Amino acid sequence: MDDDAGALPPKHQFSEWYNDILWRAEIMDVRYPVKGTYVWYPYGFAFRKHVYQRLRDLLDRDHQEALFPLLIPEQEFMKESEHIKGFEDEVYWVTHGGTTPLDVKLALRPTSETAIYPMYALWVRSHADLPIRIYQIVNTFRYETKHTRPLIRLREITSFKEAHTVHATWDEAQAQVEDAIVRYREFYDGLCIPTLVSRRPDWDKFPGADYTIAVDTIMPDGKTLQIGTVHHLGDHFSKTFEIKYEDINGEQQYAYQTCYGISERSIAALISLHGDDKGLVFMPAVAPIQIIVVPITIGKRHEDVIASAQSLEVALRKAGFRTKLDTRETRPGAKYYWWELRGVPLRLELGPRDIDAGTVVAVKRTGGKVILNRADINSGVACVLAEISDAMRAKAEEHTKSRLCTASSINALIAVLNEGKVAVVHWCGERVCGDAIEEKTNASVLGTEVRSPYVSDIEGACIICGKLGKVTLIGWAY
RNA sequence: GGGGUAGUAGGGUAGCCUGGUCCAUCCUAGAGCGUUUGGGACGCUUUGACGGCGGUUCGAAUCCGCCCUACCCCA
Repeated sequence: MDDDAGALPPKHQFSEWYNDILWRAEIMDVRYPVKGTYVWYPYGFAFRKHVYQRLRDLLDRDHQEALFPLLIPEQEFMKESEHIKGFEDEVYWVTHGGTTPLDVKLALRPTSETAIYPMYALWVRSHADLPIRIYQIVNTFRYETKHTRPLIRLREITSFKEAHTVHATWDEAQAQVEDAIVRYREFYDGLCIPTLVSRRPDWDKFPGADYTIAVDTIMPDGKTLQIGTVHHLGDHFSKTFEIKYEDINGEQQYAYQTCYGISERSIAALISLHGDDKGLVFMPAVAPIQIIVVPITIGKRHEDVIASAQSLEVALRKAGFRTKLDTRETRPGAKYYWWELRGVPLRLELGPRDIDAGTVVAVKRTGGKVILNRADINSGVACVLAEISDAMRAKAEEHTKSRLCTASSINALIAVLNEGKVAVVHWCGERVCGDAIEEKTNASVLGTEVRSPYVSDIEGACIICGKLGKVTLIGWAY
């Protein structure tokens, strides 16, 4: 047999690995014939469901989920000038109803500020109405001209969680920004995705925002992926959309707003950071299938083993584990490879020998095999799943640490980037110096005010002009 | 944004230049039957395609045009 035939490319060929695994493991079918749009397979969609449920749980503490329309009338969309500049080249327009040209063109939302804020203008009346914290999980459309890539650069973002809040004061809005950052870090910590949080340079902030805080993670190839953003909108949009409230003194005041979002790039990060040469590795917390039970059926004891495996599966399900029993008529080895590719974190093997001994063989997707007692299988399984999560966290953190490196000169910076790493430098904050860095390296100034356990925040000489500068992250970004 | 290359069955390819003899081929792709089964089993039988639209032609996977999609290089 040809060893290479049908094999998954090794993970160090990250781009090939990524494209291949998406369809092999039935996450996305990339063959849909519209550029930049892809199909979620049921298995991938189940994974998405568990990830987004965690996001919902995190927000539902003090946010409310709502749903605004996909279509935005041209005049609303065109109200905020900076916002328009940021998006006008990537908006899809609906121009016809059937064969009739529309009097008012309708934009497919590239993001929903201009859909939501006219309604907020109606909803906000008094200080008692504030704060408002609403989120929705929707698809958005952007006419991307760069290379599209499944889950990463899309023309239809299918899973955009966007939150939009309204507050009485700038400071309260800022506090909301801080809260959102904490929430997002909690979300990614729970998924074992290490994050680099930083303040984007002014030229890279959200169009119409006072400032933007971004969450990045480092992909296996050393490029950074933006997996979340939090924007302080100040009163720009409230002035544009007339979002005013009456304060306790009876005065009309403009409100202050924030918005923050996470998309299916979170899924891309999970797949990319945790996967290996064998395929996907799902976090137990979000795995569509946490435990796959493979019966080892031999000859005469076939029925025995199947019956025993079925009762094992039922017991695990009752205990709350997402469990599946693989009774297909193929060899056990084929099933092992099948479920390893699909990222199932824990495999339980049950054969005649185990039935006689009252045991189950547990094999971790992260490596290692342990024998569990059938009698207290629930606690045994819970323990092994926790070990798997720990191993995944350690691996992801090790990867991130190894991909960060300080640089104190422009040549050192270029060398660090060429090693496939993200550089930690000092930058004075001036646009000229920022532009110089980006020009000389072809990389991006990711941000300042870095929050990461791996990056210390000591000031130093700007890598370009030598003046006192802040710690700044430089990397090649997706 | 500019340039280039390509699209043949579930996946990978040959055929195209020089239009017909085409029932092409490989696979951990599908279906069926049998023998198997503690790390990717094997045998036999079988299904299935020329990206889309239009043109040229007696005849198009092959030539021409447009569109769609994908990949690569440059900015």
